[in-house]
Amino acid sequence: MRPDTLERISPWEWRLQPTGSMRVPGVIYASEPLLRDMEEDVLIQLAGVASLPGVTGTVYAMPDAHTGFGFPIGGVAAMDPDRGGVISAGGVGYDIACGVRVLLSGMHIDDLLPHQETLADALFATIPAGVGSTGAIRLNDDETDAMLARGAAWAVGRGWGRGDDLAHIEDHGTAPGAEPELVSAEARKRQRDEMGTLGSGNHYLEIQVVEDIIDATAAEAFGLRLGDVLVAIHCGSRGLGHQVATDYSKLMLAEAPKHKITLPHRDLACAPIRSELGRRYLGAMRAGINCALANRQILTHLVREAFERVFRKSVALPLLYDVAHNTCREEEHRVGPVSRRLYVHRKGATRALPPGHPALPAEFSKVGQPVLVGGSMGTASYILAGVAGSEGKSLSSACHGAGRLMSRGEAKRRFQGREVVGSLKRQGILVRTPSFKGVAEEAPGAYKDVHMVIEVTQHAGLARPVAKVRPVINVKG
DNA sequence: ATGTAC
Repeated sequence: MRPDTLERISPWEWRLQPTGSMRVPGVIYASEPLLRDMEEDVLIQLAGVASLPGVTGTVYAMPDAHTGFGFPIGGVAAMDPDRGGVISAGGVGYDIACGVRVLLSGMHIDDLLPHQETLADALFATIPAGVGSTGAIRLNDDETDAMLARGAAWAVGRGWGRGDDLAHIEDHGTAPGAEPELVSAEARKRQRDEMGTLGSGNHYLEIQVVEDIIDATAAEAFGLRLGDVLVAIHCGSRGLGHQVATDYSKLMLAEAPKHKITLPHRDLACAPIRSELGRRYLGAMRAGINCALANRQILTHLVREAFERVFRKSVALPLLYDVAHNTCREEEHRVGPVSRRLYVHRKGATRALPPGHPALPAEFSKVGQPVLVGGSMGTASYILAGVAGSEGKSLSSACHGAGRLMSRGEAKRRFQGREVVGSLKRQGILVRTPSFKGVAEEAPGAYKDVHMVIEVTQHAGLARPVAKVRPVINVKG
């Protein structure tokens, strides 16, 4: 988009004044080059979000923003339930509670490299990946209810993981307020044999090495040392989350006239938070969050099993942290002079709590929340930390990845999956995938420069970089 | 993102 359509607040911040049906202003965090590469549709989608009933304060686009379904991916917006505020299924995203978790191996890269091929094969054999991938677990209806009610805590109770994992997951691994009975039979059916699977698209399982420590104090609190091997898991709520989004987006579209909501776009279908449909979606969405948390927990267990087989010893692989970047949470935020309970939509945006926040585990209290940012396959990923002052800037949110630079279709025209895999291998990155088409769509060249995204995130005061990591193995869905 | 369209 052209920078001259926006008000430049700083080299990192651009303001969209309310016009037309917009109720509040928008802010895009970007450098001028990132802004020029951002599609014009991000602005249109952000203006649409700013037009929704009950929207409060300012709506935000993170530096990795690109167009999505309804909301931009990289969009943050808070809705006030006491002022007609709405919840939008498209605003949460079709992959409910899609997110990233990082495990610490305690291993040095030099001890892993002799086993790189073996570990890549073991992970690919252990972790079901790809469209429609199914796992070894079968859930009957009662088990599905338990999973949807308790999330990662259910998985740990079933033996997939350890109790200490839960302390490093948002809400201790269980989204409160889940109502499994509001998840349709169709959604349940789609999930029956998809627990513990990676899925496709931008989902991946990566073995990474810490190649730069930027903030030594925070790195120590996070347990990160130069040369350390990490495991990153990026996935979500699979078929169940998708079906919940489909079911409720349809209902929200049909009911919008009843609630006298004028939708800027049908993809922004929404319902008042204080309506029957709004409450029902919240209950189903929270069940979807639990599905994603349980899924990442089972995958964690499978990763531990693969490590054990390859290294012939138990590798603890403790969980650093687990963040969802497609979600809506009830949170307390200051709006002007008062504090209000708001429903914060973060779609392709990561919560980034500042130091001292009561929701943080004690060991992160001094340095802030780990913010896990997944780059593209061939480039770096980052671990950041939340910073003081981010609440007034982005409702304590930060970027979630590098952000797409081009559509999947364009990426398929521009890149060949096999060539991408070959080129990555020459760079020391082993890719294992069921789909070369998927690799082409996810080619590093299809993404923005993650370093530029992190630079903006830092200078805009959304989060600060702690460590930079690069991949050595990527299991691509 | 997704049993890659009802």
